[in-house]
Amino acid sequence: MFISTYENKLDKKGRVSVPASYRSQINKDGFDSIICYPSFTLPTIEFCPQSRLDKIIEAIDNLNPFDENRDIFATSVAANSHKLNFDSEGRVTMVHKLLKHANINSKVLFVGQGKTFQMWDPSNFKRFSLSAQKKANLKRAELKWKSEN
Amino acid sequence: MFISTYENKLDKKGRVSVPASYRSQINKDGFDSIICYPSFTLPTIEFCPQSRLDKIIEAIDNLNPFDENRDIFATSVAANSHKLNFDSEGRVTMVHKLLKHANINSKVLFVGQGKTFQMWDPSNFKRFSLSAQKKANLKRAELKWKSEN
DNA sequence: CCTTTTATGGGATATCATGGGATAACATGG
DNA sequence: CCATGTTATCCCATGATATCCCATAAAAGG
Repeated sequence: MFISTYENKLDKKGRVSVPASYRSQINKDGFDSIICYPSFTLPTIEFCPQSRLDKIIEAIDNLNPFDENRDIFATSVAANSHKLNFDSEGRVTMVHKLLKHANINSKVLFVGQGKTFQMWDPSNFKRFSLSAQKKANLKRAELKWKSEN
Repeated sequence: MFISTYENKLDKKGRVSVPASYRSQINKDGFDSIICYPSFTLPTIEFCPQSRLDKIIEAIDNLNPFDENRDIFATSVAANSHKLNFDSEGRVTMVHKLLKHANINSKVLFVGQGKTFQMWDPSNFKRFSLSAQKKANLKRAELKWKSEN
């Protein structure tokens, strides 16, 4: 389970420590690397285990072949995904293109999303989370209802 | 079952003893840690067992991966939740951000809520519970009035 | 009372995040 | 096939932080 948020620094080699609690979760799932790709809709980098990427690709594959979103998703996910290996200190080296997508310079904010996590520019996230919180408050009841059924 | 209230102290390392009766309840449920997050509506910190968060995350995970609500819920729930481990004396180290949300300085008030519990600033709680009591009285009067008609 | 559990304080130790040098892998052009 | 520059790995050092462990005080229970 990836929860909470952690702010870490990018060094000049483009490396950043993945929070220890995230790392131990990844190891527990039996992986020594992590998949990342740009979010479709937000200025953030998505991180997930290999197993989840497999599922996402399958979900896209199951879309109607004539759905115009299919190609967009397929390209966005498969072509833009990267596998990052951990060094012996638990860091990964970030891909420059992805950092640019998320507008990240020197500080990075890891944001837990349950089964996945994201990497944000800290000030960008602050803005997003404010509006997310408001929307979530409005729609929370809806989720509850669904989860009970 | 978490019942009654207990007032304990935060030490200068940010640690606080979880009341023994709460701890034994948590252990009985088979957990060696506890999840906490800011209340959506009140200046208090909510505590619940891991299993409760797991269910919510599962519900979110079952949403369509391309649904924008998914990001919103995931952020509002997962990013704001923290897992706290007990030390060998039954204390947890509090997250500064949460203390700020609840306006807690040195004294903390544990408030049992049945299946969950809360952590309040003692004087804040007094104020909020008084006004809650007034509202309850008003509604009770109203209820009575209705039932008599 | 006396014993046991609980709450609190603080020093010692381990873990984590970060920086940077040294080495190895790689691609490219001659 | 070699030379060279680039990039990615590996390794060690260090400061900050969190965790472990022991000591003591306060409270609860028999």
